Amino acid sequence: MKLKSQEEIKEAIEKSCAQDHTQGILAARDVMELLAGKWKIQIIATLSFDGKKRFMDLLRHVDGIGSKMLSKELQNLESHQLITRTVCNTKPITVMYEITEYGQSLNGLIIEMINWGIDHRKKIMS
Amino acid sequence: MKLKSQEEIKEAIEKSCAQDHTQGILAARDVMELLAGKWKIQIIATLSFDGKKRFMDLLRHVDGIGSKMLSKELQNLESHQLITRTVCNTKPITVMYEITEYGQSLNGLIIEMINWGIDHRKKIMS
DNA sequence: ACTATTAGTTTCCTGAAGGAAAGTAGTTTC
DNA sequence: GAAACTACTTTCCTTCAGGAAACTAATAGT
Repeated sequence: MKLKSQEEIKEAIEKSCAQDHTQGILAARDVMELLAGKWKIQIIATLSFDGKKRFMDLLRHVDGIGSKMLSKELQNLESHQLITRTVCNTKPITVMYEITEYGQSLNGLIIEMINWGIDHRKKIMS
Repeated sequence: MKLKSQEEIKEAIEKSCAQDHTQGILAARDVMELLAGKWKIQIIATLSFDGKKRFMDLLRHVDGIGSKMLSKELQNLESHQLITRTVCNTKPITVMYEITEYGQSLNGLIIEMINWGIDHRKKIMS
């Protein structure tokens, strides 16, 4: 195989990136779909940065959420393997929700989101 | 003011981060609200990575969108200063949509989203 | 017995998101 | 004068997200 010059490599990369836009946009769309709605990011961020929590803890912590939405969203997040649900053998029974390792892999994204959001707030205020 | 040890600084940071969770989550929530829906990310990513486009270009490029949604979303993005709308003096008139510098500041976030999304697709496939 | 707490589920409701198709309006080409 | 292209807007419709409140079921304390 012939060695390529820097220029050729650069071109190839640009070309593949150009072709890849569609795939990239599809991927971004998937993510938005996965995290869509008012609550998922808030729940994930809470579990990720505040640590594991019980149902009632989340109900109090996630500002404004009701039990129906919370339970529905938790099921959804669990089905995507972003969190785990563990029934604890206490009386009355409690249920622990914890972020998975896979869920933690969203941290970079969430932090970008938070940083941009904070700057955005500053911009709007001024 | 007394100099602080590394340990003290570390503690202080952790503490301030703990307090800041609420603000951070609010910021993340703002971002999700700003980018909510099926189309905004796709439009922004297209304009950001593919360059400026006319209405009809976007209609063809953003897979599946209709003219009503496109025009609505473009207005929304313009109102948040993420894109600009420029009427060109051609016949028939054409309208150019272009990402703003501020809109470009979302690139980091979008790239994180794309990368995570691509990995996610791989995970789901396997 | 009565109340409280846990973790939900169920029902009923409203408003917003989004799609399909047709319409508007100006200009240009055949 | 008809058709086509530009950039939309309008209407009508369906579906879904999400909220409020009541309800279930098990257990524990008083």
